[in-house]
Amino acid sequence: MRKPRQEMIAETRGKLIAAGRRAFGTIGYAEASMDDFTGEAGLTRGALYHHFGDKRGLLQAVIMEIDAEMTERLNEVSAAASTRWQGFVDECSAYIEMALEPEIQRIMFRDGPAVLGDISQWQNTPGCIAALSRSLDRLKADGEIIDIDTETAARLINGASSHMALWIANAENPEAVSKRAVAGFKAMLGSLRRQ
Amino acid sequence: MRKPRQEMIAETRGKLIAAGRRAFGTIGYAEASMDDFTGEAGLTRGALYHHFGDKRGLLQAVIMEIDAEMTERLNEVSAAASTRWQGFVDECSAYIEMALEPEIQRIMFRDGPAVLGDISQWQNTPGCIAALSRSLDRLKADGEIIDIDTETAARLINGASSHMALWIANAENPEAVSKRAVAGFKAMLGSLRRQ
DNA sequence: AAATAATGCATACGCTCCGTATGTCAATGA
DNA sequence: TCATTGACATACGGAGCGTATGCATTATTT
Repeated sequence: MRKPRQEMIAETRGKLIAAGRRAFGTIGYAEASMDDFTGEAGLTRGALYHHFGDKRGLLQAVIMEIDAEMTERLNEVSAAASTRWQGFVDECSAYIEMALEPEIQRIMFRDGPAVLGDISQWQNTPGCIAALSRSLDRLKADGEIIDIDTETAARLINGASSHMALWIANAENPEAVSKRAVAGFKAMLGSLRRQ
Repeated sequence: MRKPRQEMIAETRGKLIAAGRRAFGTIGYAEASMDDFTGEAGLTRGALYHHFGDKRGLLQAVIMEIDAEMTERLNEVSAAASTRWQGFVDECSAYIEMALEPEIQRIMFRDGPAVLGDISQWQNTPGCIAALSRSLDRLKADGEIIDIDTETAARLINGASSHMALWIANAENPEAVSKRAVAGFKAMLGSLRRQ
């Protein structure tokens, strides 16, 4: 056993993040009792305060983990497409689809911003927005899209898609609303394209 | 004194809504102690529970009040414009500007959705979205905009503008970011216009 | 290698806040 | 005028959070 110490620590951190993520993603941040979900992980609030300072610190760690996963997924999607433009459209669709997943919706689009403020700000541009920005930059360099500020466009898309996702997810008839939402969203994307 | 009773009741409700609105709009919903802000209004939590059921009920009442004010302001703006299209653009600009006001941003765009879920859903379409929808309907009837689902468009605009507002408000340099944001936003609006 | 320091985490305590149950007083209506 | 309802306050119990403290194990010093 050379260094089981660091492993144990990392394991504890991982357990806390996993437990918090599960609780935040299901019952929500405000309803999640620290005693409860640390207990489920076989730990106590002591460990949480030691590693993350407070409940918000844990939420931040959870968000960073999810953001990294989303970025990875977006990169995969855009890399798999045959053309740049198609890759971008696919990326945006994937973004909406991710925003439909209850855990992502709750943590990244509801509780996160409410508790920590604008998530896209307290970090130096989070991965999932940066990924959209990069795709737009490439399209712009290729002359495929109109002359627009790419970060602004990325944030417009971010805002629009997350709201579309909320609308769909909370609709009485998600299927029908989804058709309308995606159609409108693609129309908006199309307007970015040159010609 | 014909009916001082109803007046007293209405006054109490008004005081509670005003006190809650002030507290929610400044320190935020979660940090607002019911004992504190009811006390500041010369009342107790007893009155709050009696009139609104619980803290969330009061938030809902506050939101409905603010929504009504926003609707009124939007209607005024669009009515004051010389053309339909200009009225619509002005309306959207006004929407962003309102979203920059700390109280509106905090209550309508942060705490509200986090606590009550998608605000644009639990009511049968709130006034401020309905107002945008109506403007779009008129423009569509006039043949001024492309063939698009107006409610979807209104929600896209709603999402985009609220995110732009968040971006601006939390930026280190709001002035500069505001220029970029508004320019990009108007470009997006322009793409709705026929031709 | 022994002693000391530091770290990871648990336990304990007090405080604030919330929800409900209960009480009280004024206004209404017969 | 008396009973009743409704508006609001008070009282109580419980949950959750933050901090202070304790303990054990590992790291560091000599």
